[in-house]
Amino acid sequence: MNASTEPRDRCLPLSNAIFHILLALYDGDKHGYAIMTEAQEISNGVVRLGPGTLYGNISKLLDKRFIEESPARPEAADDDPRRRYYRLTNLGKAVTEKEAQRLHALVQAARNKSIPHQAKLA
Amino acid sequence: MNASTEPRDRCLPLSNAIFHILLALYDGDKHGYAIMTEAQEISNGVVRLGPGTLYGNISKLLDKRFIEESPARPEAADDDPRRRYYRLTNLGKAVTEKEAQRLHALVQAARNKSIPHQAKLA
DNA sequence: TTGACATATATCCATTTTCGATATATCCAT
DNA sequence: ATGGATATATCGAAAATGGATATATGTCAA
Repeated sequence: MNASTEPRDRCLPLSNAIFHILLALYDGDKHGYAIMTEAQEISNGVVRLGPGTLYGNISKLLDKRFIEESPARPEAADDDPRRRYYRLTNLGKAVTEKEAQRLHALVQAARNKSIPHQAKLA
Repeated sequence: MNASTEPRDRCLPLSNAIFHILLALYDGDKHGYAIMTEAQEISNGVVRLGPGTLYGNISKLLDKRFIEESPARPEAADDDPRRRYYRLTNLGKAVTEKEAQRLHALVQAARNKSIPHQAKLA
């Protein structure tokens, strides 16, 4: 009885871009442009989602029911009618957690090989 | 003066497949097939490098001087003449460390959003 | 010793993913 | 009002992925 004999879970691993999108939505509804800027900030500028990657993946995530469009809007004063807000579905939340666990295990594996995981000073 | 105005470091982020290859080589020379099986084991079967991905990426990593073929062989009794062994260059080691740091920061960001990073029991 | 299966490398190709270019339009501050 | 940041969207070239296929050797058991 071996986990790898089961029909493979084709969801994982997630692409870098998709994990950043789901991660951005994990703590609250956001619109596309806000997702893009958060991915860039969290990664210190290393990950940049171009419009093709961003909106292409949003479409795909809607198809897979990992996210859905949210009708909720900020107060009128803060709103911008161009925006389209998205939120995680329960499925999307579960997949995000699975992927976070995979990455955590990967970082642990790196640590076990004595790969420095903290940036060097200066 | 902003880091994001510099010509972007096109090395990072690494693809999943490439990070697994470099990670496998971090603690010792290995041949292609051993890299493949280690990636599968470390990821609990989630990451599977098909031959196209494996040998295609090995070629690419050789071109970029992230890895090089190693002349060292195991004792004759344990050897298999079909094998080709690879090792990290100093450049490859540095890139692997950079990527490990990026992933560590990403896992930290997930933790800050209270995404559970340990698998649930049973 | 023969057959089966795992090991090992390699290439090809269809599919998927990525990303820059382009387009369009609105918001906001000067 | 005009300029730059915000915001969404599509297209297409280029890159990455993974399955199919090929070839051959190692290993073990019948």
